[in-house]
Amino acid sequence: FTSARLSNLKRHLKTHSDEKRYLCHLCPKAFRTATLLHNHVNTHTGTKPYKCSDCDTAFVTRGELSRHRRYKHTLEKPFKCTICEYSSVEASKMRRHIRSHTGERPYPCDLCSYASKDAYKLKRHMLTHTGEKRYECCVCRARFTQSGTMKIHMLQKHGENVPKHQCPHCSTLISRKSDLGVHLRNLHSYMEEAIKCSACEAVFHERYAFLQHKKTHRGGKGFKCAQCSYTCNQ
DNA sequence: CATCACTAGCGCCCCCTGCTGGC
DNA sequence: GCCAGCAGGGGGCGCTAGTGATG
Repeated sequence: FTSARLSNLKRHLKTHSDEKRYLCHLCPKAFRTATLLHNHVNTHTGTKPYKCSDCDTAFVTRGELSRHRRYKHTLEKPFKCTICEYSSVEASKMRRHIRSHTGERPYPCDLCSYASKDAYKLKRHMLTHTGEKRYECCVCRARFTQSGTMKIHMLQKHGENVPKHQCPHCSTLISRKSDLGVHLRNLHSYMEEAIKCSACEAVFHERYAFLQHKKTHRGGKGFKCAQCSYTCNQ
């Protein structure tokens, strides 16, 4: 370390010792400087001196306010990705983003072969080993591993007038968008290898068309119940 | 020397998205 | 098809530590 000022060098030297003479009176923590202690005590008391002028949020430190303003108001993103258009407010976000390009996974799970690109994802992954379900539905008390999964549950099970997804190729209505994706892949995607009808010469490159065609061979009779007159087509 | 302004860095949790496989 | 589990990419904040500059 070098500094143009002797005073700053002296201050820097203190970082090599463990001396922390500023003690918090509300918890066991100790700090090197009065300012750090002051900020820390404010986290206990909820004192937030730095108010945002554009919304009603407030922060303990000026730095937090400054970051907040970048996220919410100035939209200034100083860190630019050299590979794509992504930019971020924080350097740590850029490092995380870069891993999506490099594929680097610095956070290995010590219980399985999984490795994560970011620390929190590893933490989330570890819940799959502990079996912990920390999210509870406030209506039916069902528990979930992730908050997002619970949100979907709340919407689908307890929501009102939940919109369904209409398949663009048939009349099927599907609750979840991702299930529509599965439906499209399974039933409406083009198959290189055609399916041949076992009852006639027809061939199909789409499973849905094939299944519809198969019904025509049932002569409208469909499936008959052996016990009564009930019939159906599926 | 204390203090301000600022940056850096860790962490936490959330969001949305989309796939998987059991039912 | 419904459903919960679960991973990827990302936004926003909580908090602490260190440094340049100033009074």
